[in-house]
Amino acid sequence: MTIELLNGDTAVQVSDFSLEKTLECGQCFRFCRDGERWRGTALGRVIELSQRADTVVFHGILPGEFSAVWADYFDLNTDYGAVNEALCADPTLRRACEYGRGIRIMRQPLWETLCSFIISQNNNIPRIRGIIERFCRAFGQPLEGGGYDFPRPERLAECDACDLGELRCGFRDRYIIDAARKFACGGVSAEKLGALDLDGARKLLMTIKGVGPKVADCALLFGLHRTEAFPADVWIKRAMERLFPGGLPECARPYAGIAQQYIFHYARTSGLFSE
DNA sequence: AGCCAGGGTCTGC
DNA sequence: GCAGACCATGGC
Repeated sequence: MTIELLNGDTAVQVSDFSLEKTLECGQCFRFCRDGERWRGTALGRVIELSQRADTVVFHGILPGEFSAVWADYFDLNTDYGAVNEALCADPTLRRACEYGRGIRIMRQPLWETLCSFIISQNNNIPRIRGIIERFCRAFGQPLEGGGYDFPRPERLAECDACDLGELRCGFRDRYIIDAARKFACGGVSAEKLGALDLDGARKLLMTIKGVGPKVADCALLFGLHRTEAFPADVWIKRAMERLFPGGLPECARPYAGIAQQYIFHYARTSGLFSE
């Protein structure tokens, strides 16, 4: 990865990275395309990015900030070439892997990830994005550049489920409040979860109302980068039946979560179930 | 109108 | 442990 300062922007040359696939594969909900650029809110900041071939430009971001913050956020310090090579040992996995090449598992904050995937339950991606947008606008800090930060759990811990009415998030309102209270008091935290094995961390997350196995696994994979976690939603279940009736191939075990994301993207967008 | 969406809870066996 | 009703909302 080579990093270059280009009149106030940072231009990065990196292989195995697709901005579009990474931002559109269903792991994050706060980035939108705006012409050539992607604009989104992350880590308390509004950022704009664009990509041409292997060059990704972080607009208005200096190399120091890129290296300190955004390289890690987009998981650009991980060697996906090596991961992909391991996954390609299985022929079916190879297809999904080649199709999804460029997807990276972003390192998003745990609270934002958990909360987003609580909202995701029995819901579709466009509506999830809408609810999260209203959620941030209603309870988040305004930011330079016109966006709103993701609300802090402490802010929501003082609220009641009925305060979330304008979000139109349905039955999920009380789940968000319960999660906020458990995070605000430290009952659940990245530190506690980090000290536990996968099953223990899963169980602790599932003490939150509205958090079952799938949402817990999303929090572990996308919010704590536990790549052994394998979130199984309706798409993954369908895809597994069709593609891997005998279960996930052994070669995928250490990177089950990364394989999961390739399979999810493949199942949803390749026409596997629509043609 | 009915079905589906990155599910989970609660009840009853 | 497991099936089935139920849960809000909105797009198709």
